[in-house]
Amino acid sequence: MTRQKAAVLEVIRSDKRHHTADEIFVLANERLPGISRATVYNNLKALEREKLIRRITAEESSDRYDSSYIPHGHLFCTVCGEVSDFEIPDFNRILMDFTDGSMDSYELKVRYVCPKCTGTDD
Amino acid sequence: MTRQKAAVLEVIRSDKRHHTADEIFVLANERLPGISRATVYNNLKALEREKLIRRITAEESSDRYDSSYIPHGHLFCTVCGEVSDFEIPDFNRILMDFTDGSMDSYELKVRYVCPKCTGTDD
DNA sequence: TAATGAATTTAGAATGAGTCTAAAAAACGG
DNA sequence: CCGTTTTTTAGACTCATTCTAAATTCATTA
Repeated sequence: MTRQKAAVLEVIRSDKRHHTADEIFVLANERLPGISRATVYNNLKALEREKLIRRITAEESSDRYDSSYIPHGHLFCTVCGEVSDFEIPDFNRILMDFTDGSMDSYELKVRYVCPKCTGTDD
Repeated sequence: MTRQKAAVLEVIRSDKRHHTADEIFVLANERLPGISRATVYNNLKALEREKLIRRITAEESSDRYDSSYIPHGHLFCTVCGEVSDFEIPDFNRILMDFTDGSMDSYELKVRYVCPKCTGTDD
């Protein structure tokens, strides 16, 4: 693991938010000044291949990266844009049943309004 | 509804496949020779705003369009690339519960191997 | 039907995320 | 160390999509 790759991974792991490649580039530069944009992209691809991170394709924005490779749902607040994780019990099994066991992975994105933005936050 | 917009909508409705904007541009040109690429994009946006079609963001390819606005799951075959629809009973309600009723819409993409490609097709 | 104004279409330029290239630098194996 | 492989780098490039500004079409009312 090169210093550059480690920096990219640390950026993703040190923040529960789901950053875009460009945000990761900026943050990685704070840890490793001078790191190149291409290197960040290269390592994001490599880390995804190695199943250490997961790319999530957010509409109306560029791709984002999740520090967990294990599939789970993502909630996108349509007001503030925040992305958070959620889990549906048994969902994996349900999809496996639907696909006769041939599922590789899934991506579930839910557009909603987060508690902070609905005001039901207490 | 202009001729151009109608042509775009017809292209989407006349084929259960989920075409990309560019494919729709080519097919719309068969119906209305000379229609511009920008017009196709404009109308795809307009039709989506009007809830007549739904855009689905397929990773590793450009966006695709679905003739149904009602959210449902999409199966992406990792071998042949085919996209098909599927429905999980009560899924809408499950997500509504998870979001305290604030869900706007969802997108569920499942990567799998289709029956044709696994050979379990008969 | 002519005039007016609003909406749509059009070609091509512009944007921006992501990829590619080829050369330099770093890591590795003996 | 020495040669080989891998990684990094800057910047050029690609490609889907958006923007722009002029031309066309549409709708409404005089």
